[in-house]
Amino acid sequence: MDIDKYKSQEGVLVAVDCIIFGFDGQQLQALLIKRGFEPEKGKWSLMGGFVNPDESTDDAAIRVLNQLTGMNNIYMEQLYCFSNVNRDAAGRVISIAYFALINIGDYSDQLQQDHEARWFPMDQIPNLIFDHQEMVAKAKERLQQKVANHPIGFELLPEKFTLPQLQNLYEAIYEQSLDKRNFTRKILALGILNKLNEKEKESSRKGAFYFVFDKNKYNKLQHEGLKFL
Amino acid sequence: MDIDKYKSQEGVLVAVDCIIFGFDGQQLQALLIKRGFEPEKGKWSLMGGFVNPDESTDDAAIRVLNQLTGMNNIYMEQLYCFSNVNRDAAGRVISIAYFALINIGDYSDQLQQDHEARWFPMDQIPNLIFDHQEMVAKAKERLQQKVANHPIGFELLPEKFTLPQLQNLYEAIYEQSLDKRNFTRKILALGILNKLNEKEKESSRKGAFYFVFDKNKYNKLQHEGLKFL
DNA sequence: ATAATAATTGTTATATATACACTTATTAAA
DNA sequence: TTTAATAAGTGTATATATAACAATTATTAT
Repeated sequence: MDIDKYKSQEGVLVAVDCIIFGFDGQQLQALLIKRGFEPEKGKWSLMGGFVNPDESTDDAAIRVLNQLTGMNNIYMEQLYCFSNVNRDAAGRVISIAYFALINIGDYSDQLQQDHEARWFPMDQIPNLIFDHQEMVAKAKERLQQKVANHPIGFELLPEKFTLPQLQNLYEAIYEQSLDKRNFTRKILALGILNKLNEKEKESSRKGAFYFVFDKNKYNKLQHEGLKFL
Repeated sequence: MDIDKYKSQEGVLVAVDCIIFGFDGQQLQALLIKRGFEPEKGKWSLMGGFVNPDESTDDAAIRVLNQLTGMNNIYMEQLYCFSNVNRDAAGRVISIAYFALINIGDYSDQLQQDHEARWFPMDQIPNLIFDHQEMVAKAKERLQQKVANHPIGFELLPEKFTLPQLQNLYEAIYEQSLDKRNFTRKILALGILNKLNEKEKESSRKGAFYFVFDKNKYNKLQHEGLKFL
């Protein structure tokens, strides 16, 4: 058979799609674009693109994310390969979905306009093309799982954040309210936050102290058993 | 742009590879084959194959698994997409890896000979082609995670199994020994096993009672919080 | 000075996880 | 038939983690 086995193959295209999560302080959001080409032109869609022959799917996802956000060094993780034969109306395309976490405050309005992009709260996602709805659903599940054991929630917040903000984030991700006292105790007991001598004063009279995530402290711990919630 | 966007794409082949796990009563094992074609002909490898234009990657993985084992209705789960540009020496191929759990006792020696296949204990995996070593490592990790919350370990055992056998399985997967009393109590407390009035007498004088997994009982529970270990 | 608002803090009860060793059933050998 | 050997089966006490619950404090606007 030799490498004829390779030559006789063809006909499947490979794409990537990105679920981009943000957090506005209250709700978990996803960044969607109006698709700019046929088929399904003008419909809401995840940002995506084909994988070039000279790049890995990771590279492709980073490129695609950068096209939409202008950002680099974003937290991103491969989610799943979607490959139903008829998932893309225009041809045989499999898509490797990725999800990314960005600080919504860093995202520029200009880019948003250039790409006809918009943030949607997770409970108000519009109809999406192809199987993108399924991708979003799976991304949310994965985020819920992952955030329970890994310190990735901070990627969705500004560098300085308050404990109430952090709690709001977890409540948004898990879609349930949490007890303030238990939450605070548990998070601080992890020993991975540094308290700043500075308060956020916008959302209350008393003000809430800022904290920052200390990656060094985290790395020194045994990563296996870290339970965030 | 239209669907020229599609037509201009090409050059990436799509394959699947299967990590097939078995359990011999003592050790977790993986089924490997001697690769029958170039490149890397004659080296140890995972079972794999190209994805046809008319099938999903799931379908391709099921087909590939069936080729090697003759079995159907096997537990299988998509693992990860491996896509480094130079991962396959003969061309630009991305591979969607799957892992499967089979009852080693159901696997026929005949098929094993036909395909030059062999079971290897997980701590004695030989050098594998391409990035298959990485795939095996990732599959093991995923199995460890998954088995902690989902009743998939039973896929690796005969329909009837004893508690010591089940404990051996978990010890093999986690690579650590467990306390007999705590293990038994915890597993039985889940309420998903039925005790048979029959003993396995090969491995001890006293004999150990057989149990079977009761899928109905499991389905009636709240699946979220089920902690096996 | 007072009212209003959200941040901050502690205790108790319950559930879960861990550590630990003797008794029992059975068969092969004496 | 007794005895020895082997692995199965079983209970309790302690430590840790989780869950439930409300009063006090800091600050600013009135």
